[in-house]
Amino acid sequence: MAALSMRRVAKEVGTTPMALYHHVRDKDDLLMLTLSGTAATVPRPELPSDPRERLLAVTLHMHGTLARMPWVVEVLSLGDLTDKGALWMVEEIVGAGIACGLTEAEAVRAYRTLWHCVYGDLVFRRAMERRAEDPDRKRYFPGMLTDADAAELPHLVALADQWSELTEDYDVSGQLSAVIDGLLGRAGREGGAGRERAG
Amino acid sequence: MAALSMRRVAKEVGTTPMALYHHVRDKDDLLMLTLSGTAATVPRPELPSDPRERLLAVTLHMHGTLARMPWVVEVLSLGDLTDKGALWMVEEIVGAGIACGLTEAEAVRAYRTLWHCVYGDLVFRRAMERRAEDPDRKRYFPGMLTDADAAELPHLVALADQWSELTEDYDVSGQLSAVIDGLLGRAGREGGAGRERAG
DNA sequence: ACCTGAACACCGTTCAAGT
DNA sequence: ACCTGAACACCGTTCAAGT
Repeated sequence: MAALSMRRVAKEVGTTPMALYHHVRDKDDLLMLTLSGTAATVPRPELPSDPRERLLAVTLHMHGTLARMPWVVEVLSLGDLTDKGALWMVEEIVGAGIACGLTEAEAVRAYRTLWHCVYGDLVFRRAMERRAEDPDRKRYFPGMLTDADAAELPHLVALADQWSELTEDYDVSGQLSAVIDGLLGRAGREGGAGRERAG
Repeated sequence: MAALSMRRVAKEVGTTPMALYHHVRDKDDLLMLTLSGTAATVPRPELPSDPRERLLAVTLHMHGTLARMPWVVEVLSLGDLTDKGALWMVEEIVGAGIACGLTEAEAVRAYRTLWHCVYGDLVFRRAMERRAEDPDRKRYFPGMLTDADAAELPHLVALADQWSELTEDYDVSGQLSAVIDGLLGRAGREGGAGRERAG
């Protein structure tokens, strides 16, 4: 949130903003410190033992947890993992990737890609909510499209009316499942599960 | 950028900050307007005709273009497409998805997922660059791990030394290619191309 | 309709000074 | 080592007043 300013935090804690600078470098540093311990408040779920299902379950758990604490998402955009209590999810994702036949390097890359999917959904879901709260807000897309654009942008014009419904119908679980299929590639299919995806 | 403040833009244009409020609702509105025309400055590339290759090519073009204009990425986080000149990329992605056998709804979802992958990479690549520019910045992960954590977080402890290299080695093209495989699912494999991914 | 100046209620950060 | 007050250089936005 924007509620996390140096001055506001200082007031909350009962000191001056300047006193904080003896404990943190700058605002970003303070923000990252505020994450300490937040993961501990969320109970660790039971996970399926099949590695592919486990991979999906942990990723969905991460998504669901962060969806309920949007300010954490903003702090995570600084690009560091500062809460040790959250690392078990990264461990599980990398571990499950390896158990599915990925190399270590591939598993780390897969973790990043899955994180990007989770993070992106959270950011734009939140943006949608914010815009929904303010109904007077100008909407640009797809309202800016007219029939004259049909030659250049046929699909977008055809889908213009349904666009917002389709966007709200975004299915995190299904999409992550598909992404995992892609990331596991041949490794996932020859591993025994032999899973195939429809749509 | 943070350079786009009401007051700074007003000074640049040669008026007062308040005059801007007769043309935009608020700062977000101004930011979205600044995007108008930016896409026109980028030449539209030639694209492969095979729909799956086309899907990857457009997505990579989008990524490459935005990587060179980071402030645009920040504005896009507001969640609207305000520059008509950029819509051809969305059109191409949705169109290629459909050409690969996805339904319209699936193609829109696939577009969102690919956008999340692109956006996430841009956000965290940028965060990494910022941290690299400031070498005194505290690093939390994976430096916070010790041998005592090996029981709980075996993979992370084992990978701690290589983590930053592995993170920098993130291969956008390869990962997007894998994600596309997953998103196309059976549709992509029975479509004739019959493509299989290794790792 | 369009612009203005002054004001309100904030920011992050620095710096010299205190204990 | 730790905290303070005052100050610097900013923010977005509102509002009554001007043309």
